[in-house]
Amino acid sequence: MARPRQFDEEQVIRAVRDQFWDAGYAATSLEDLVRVSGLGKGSLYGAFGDKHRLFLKALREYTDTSGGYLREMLTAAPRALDALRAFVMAPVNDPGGAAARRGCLMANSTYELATSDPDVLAEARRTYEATTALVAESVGRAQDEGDLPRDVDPVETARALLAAQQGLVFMGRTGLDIDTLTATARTLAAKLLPDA
Amino acid sequence: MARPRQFDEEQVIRAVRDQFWDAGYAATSLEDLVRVSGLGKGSLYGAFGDKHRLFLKALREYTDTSGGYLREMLTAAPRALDALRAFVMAPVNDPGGAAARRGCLMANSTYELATSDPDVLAEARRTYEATTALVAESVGRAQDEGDLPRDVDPVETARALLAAQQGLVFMGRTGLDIDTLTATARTLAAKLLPDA
DNA sequence: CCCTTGGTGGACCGACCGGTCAACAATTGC
DNA sequence: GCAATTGTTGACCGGTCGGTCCACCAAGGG
Repeated sequence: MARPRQFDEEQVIRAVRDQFWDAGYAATSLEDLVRVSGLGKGSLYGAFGDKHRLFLKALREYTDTSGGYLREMLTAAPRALDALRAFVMAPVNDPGGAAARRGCLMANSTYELATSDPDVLAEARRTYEATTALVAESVGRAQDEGDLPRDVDPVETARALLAAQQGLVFMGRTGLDIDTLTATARTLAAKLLPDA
Repeated sequence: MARPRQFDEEQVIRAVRDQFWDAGYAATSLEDLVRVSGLGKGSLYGAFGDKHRLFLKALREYTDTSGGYLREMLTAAPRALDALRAFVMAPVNDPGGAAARRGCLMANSTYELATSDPDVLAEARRTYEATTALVAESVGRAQDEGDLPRDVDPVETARALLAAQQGLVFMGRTGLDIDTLTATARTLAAKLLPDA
């Protein structure tokens, strides 16, 4: 039929996602995208549409991947309480703290664009609600397993845990050293997930 | 001697700060700044330097003002525990939720620029540490007043409270409705500031 | 009164932005 | 091997960006 594509779509999206992750949306130029993708401008446009659409695709790839990891982590753990602890500790999981400084692409994008870009806002809400639902399910499971008191609302607890996690992400972005950040994460996990 | 200035410096800084607050740094053009300040480009440059320096001035104005409010709030309250609750609830203080959607200029700036702008990163760290110290002082006072247990570290608790507050700011920026946000704030305050 | 000094404002600049397009390359069907 | 179709590439476009510059203006000092 016609000339076949000379690139792997997923590979390009991941490269583009990393670029947006490191530099943000506005600070990433088309030239940057051409460089990290290895494609020409025309190919980029032909395959993914304009910069905004390409960004949304990269963002969606990020949320899908992260959501997948989260679901896996929450369901794989033998005890739900351990998984919830790991959820709060996730921002400090990287020993060197590089991940903490990079932050979360969804959070970065929300702060940069949510007020002006309805698509990004919608994606933020979608991700936020999906995460809340996943975490709430694990809170319920931890209650069933006798690790969390019965008298707390799973969804409300999930929202508190998510807020705590995002607060840690923020503190990581201010460059707070990883040890202090880890200590704070432990404090939050201990207070929000009491042993009883 | 010479022609006197025809504008009030603080008033201009506040107008500029609001513009950066609403639109972010990159998304604010010099034309926007000229519009909101009422000055010409030349006057703006003569009085404040380039865009970056003007931004830092506006950011500093914001952190100074916010820091002043915080100090006042923390020291004015008869009981420190009440002040700490108010600190956590601050992001949901606005009934309509408009303030929650706008977020915190320092947090917005950190997310947009901390990785690429050392000056903004330094300001973020400075503000973060000052806030931690202020809150920790109140935690200590609450302990003295018998409202918080003696066995927790004030600084560690302050960091946890700050993370919780910034997590709420983030959730506000995703457009979460103000009632849900308020409920989450209450949950966090209750867990992190137990009555005993 | 006019000279000096600093403030003002907008025309103007080069650079870079996102996006387009036309010439060319690679593949399949016939 | 030729036509049809799609992918690829980089030169090119108009627009906007941050920043500069200069002609003009309002005061005070002599």
